[in-house]
Amino acid sequence: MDYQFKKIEQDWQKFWADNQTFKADNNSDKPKYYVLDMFPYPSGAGLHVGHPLGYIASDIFSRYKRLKGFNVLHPMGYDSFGLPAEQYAIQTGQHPAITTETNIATYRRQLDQLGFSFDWSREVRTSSPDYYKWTQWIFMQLFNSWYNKDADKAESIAKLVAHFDQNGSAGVNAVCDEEVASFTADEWKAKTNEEQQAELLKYRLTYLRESTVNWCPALGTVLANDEVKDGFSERGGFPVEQKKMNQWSMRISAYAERLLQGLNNIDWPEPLKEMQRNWIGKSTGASVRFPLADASVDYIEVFTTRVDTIFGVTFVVLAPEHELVAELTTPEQKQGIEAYITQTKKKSELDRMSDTKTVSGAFTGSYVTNPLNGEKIQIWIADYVLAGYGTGAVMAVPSGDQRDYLFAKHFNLPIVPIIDIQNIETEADPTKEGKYINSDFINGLDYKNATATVVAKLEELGLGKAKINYRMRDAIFGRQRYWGEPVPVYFKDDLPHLISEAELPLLLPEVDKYLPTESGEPPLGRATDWKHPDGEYELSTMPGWAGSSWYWYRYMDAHNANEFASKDAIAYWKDVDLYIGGSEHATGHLLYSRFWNKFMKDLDLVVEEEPFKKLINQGMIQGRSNFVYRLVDAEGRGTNTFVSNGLKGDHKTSALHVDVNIVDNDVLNIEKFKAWREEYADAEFILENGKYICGVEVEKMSKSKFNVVNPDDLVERYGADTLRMYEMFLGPLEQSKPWNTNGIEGVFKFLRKFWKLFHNNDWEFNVSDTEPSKAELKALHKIIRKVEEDVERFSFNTSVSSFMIAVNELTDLKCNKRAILRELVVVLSPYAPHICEELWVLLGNPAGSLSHTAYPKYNASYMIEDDFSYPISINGKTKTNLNIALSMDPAAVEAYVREHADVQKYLAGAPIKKVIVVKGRIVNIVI
RNA sequence: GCUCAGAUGGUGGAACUGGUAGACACGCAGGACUUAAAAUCCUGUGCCCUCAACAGGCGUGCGGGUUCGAUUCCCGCUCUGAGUACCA
Repeated sequence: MDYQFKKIEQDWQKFWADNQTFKADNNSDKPKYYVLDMFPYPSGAGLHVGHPLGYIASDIFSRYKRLKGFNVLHPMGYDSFGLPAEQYAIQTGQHPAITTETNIATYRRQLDQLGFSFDWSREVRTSSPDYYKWTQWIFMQLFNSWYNKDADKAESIAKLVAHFDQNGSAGVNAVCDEEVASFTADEWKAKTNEEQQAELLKYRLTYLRESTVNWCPALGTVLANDEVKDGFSERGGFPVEQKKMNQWSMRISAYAERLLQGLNNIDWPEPLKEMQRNWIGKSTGASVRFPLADASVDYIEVFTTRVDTIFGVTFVVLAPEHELVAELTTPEQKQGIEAYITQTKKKSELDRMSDTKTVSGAFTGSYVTNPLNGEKIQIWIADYVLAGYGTGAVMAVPSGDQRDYLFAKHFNLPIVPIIDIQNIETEADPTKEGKYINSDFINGLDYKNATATVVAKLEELGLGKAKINYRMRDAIFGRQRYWGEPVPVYFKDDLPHLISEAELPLLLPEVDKYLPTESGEPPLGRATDWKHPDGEYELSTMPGWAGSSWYWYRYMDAHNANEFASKDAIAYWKDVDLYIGGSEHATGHLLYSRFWNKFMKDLDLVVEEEPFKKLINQGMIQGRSNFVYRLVDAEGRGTNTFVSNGLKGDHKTSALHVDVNIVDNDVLNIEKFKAWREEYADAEFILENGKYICGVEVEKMSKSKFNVVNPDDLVERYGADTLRMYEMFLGPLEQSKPWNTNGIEGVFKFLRKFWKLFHNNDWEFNVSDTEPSKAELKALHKIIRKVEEDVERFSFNTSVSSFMIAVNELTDLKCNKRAILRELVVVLSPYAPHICEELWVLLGNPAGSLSHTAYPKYNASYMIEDDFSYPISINGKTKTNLNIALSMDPAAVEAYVREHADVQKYLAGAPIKKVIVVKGRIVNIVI
């Protein structure tokens, strides 16, 4: 029979499903291996050809690991809460659960037809109550925990209460809100329950905070920093403004140092680790207090990384939002300050970020004193100081900091050099070399000693100390949206209380509309009869990252009704050995997941500190758009004539996107084009060489650009095995590249040629049991080793080439030997599982046994050659090749080459200075 | 601006620790089979010079360097892509 991919693929997909071939067992003598894909959000558009790239890679890896004797866990599920379904619900009134269900069905069909070896019995959906019950449960654990810096881990809030009962707040070293109270044990016990709860909320790992949030009026929701791009929402591109709001937050900052250190112990791409490091933004420095004379507080606290430059401070700058601004403004300066604040508020959204060149600011009229030399220093406000970082105040050292320098020049403030080799003619010089001058007791010291001396002095005075600052802020954990997990909290007397575990899951209630209420409350405010017996439910829902921050544990034990996953299951699977997904989740999902994992480790709920041992980023598949060029007449109107790309220079034209599916190798199919749109039915064409050549551009893959390629079409035309191999053949997995269907024929031809090895000219199955030849064994063992090496280093594209070479070689050898072909089927099966299963059965093996058979053993002895065709080069330029026995030692090779007639010819009598012989590699003659 | 990644034929890409640059595939050109087309098969294909060559020259973004030998290592630059955005 000819290679009938359609029938073969359908049959085997059915077989795998019916027999649960890829069901993973939680008990096994085999070593475990956990391969995870980032689960998709099931969007209405379905999969395009870029989505499966990572899934194909992980599937090849999983199938390979099974052949290598591992018990492989390779699950799949859906991150099914999210905005698009809700947006659709707002427009159509259809419940997001229904949209989601439909979309999941499409995704499932598309995934199934690619022949993935997922264990579907473990499927999870973040929007299913069975699942989000446990998301809510983890939220409750966070609420019931605080971060003990002495133990450097999260601990139960009950333990903190016990400490307060015994010792009051003394001796508590916690990551908490800034304005926690100090109290004795007696004072604590004297507090009302409400007062105690209010105080404890300042310690909990999930807590309420009055915070400035990115509010997007058009979406009616709050966005995380990474969902805002240049003042507009990443999704939809709507304007975003700052708004004060009481929000649930996660104290991720407690884990900043551990999140940073943990990066050293995981095998992730360096650029991605770098992104997380930047995001965490650790900086080592000191906090310094600048005493104030007549104010309600004694000092202004600043953070600096260059405390050694403190004698160069000539002014102090506060962020316009700093809480002391109003108080420090003298009556004479009031007008100026207020005008400046109004001005910065107005431009805050876009301009404040893009406009970093213009210097602006205003003088408050007040002064602080330098803590070390008592000098009187002006206090200014300026928007180059950010309220959200450090203390919202900086000590300005114009000689060492370029921003301070520009500010000082602009407002005519003094600039004092503090290091002898500093050059501050035209700009600040932040050097750390040289000796200090104008710096009192550190004059003459070097950077290291100066810093230590200054910190010691400040500590002695009680006016400063060494400090480490992190840029990473606590994560806001609430959305004013419908389609997300309800927060398991109700409010009584304005205080949040957890619902009881028995009440989980707190189900998402039905609402009449998916919009905010008239009074501006979130959509959940519309739910009737949705009330806790003791108070009002929280109306926010959890953000998109909640459900995805722990899902890999649910796969370990997906149907457990009593726990998020059993202790046994977690003890067996431990962590994810290989995680494949896009780098766009670098600072979102991948950071939050590590945070939750560390928290769960602290509570002994899980066993590993880091969830994802090895991570691979698959590159983005971009779109490759095709264009036609419409002739434009003298009046600038478009005509119905189209010019081929090579000739468009001679005409006035306008470029139009054309559907890439009616273009083949950049040649427009004119008949299909005429049928594409009614208006083109009688279009005319100016051709080159009888063809219409389209223009090409790489853009994002999107419907509006007509460059979306649907995997369904390709599976229909070539089959899943071809598509799987072609996606790998396209190039290195980690590289981004435009999709181009040109070339898929080559892979298809390869599979037909592979099929042909097993068949005679009448397409009858025909293999022979004769002993394989040396050449055949060599071809086989070459590919056995090559695939091993390639898969282990995730170089799937090179394997595909090697398969082609192997099949080409065996075809040339007219090899149909069972001993060879049987092994070849096993080696190819991770890449092209359907065709291999079919041939495996034709070879007489039991159906379905291929997936768990053993990968063939590489035998190096088949690779040994007697001689080698040495490239002979002269001064590094290859001139010819000579066949020389590999048994010959370098000296003998040299002698042989020196005497050889061909070499003499190239030398043309020139004297040989030196001959380099690398055995089995090369001979280089230097003249 | 800063950080990171990358640049190889007409195209996607290969060359793993410095050792034959362009594997494999697409495309293109020519041929076989066919009434014809599709499919299939064969041959050629980095560029330049040349009637042609198993004759020569040039070739891995650009300019230098190290080396017997550099796509690979070092220094400087250009361009492209991604992330980040006054972080004190």
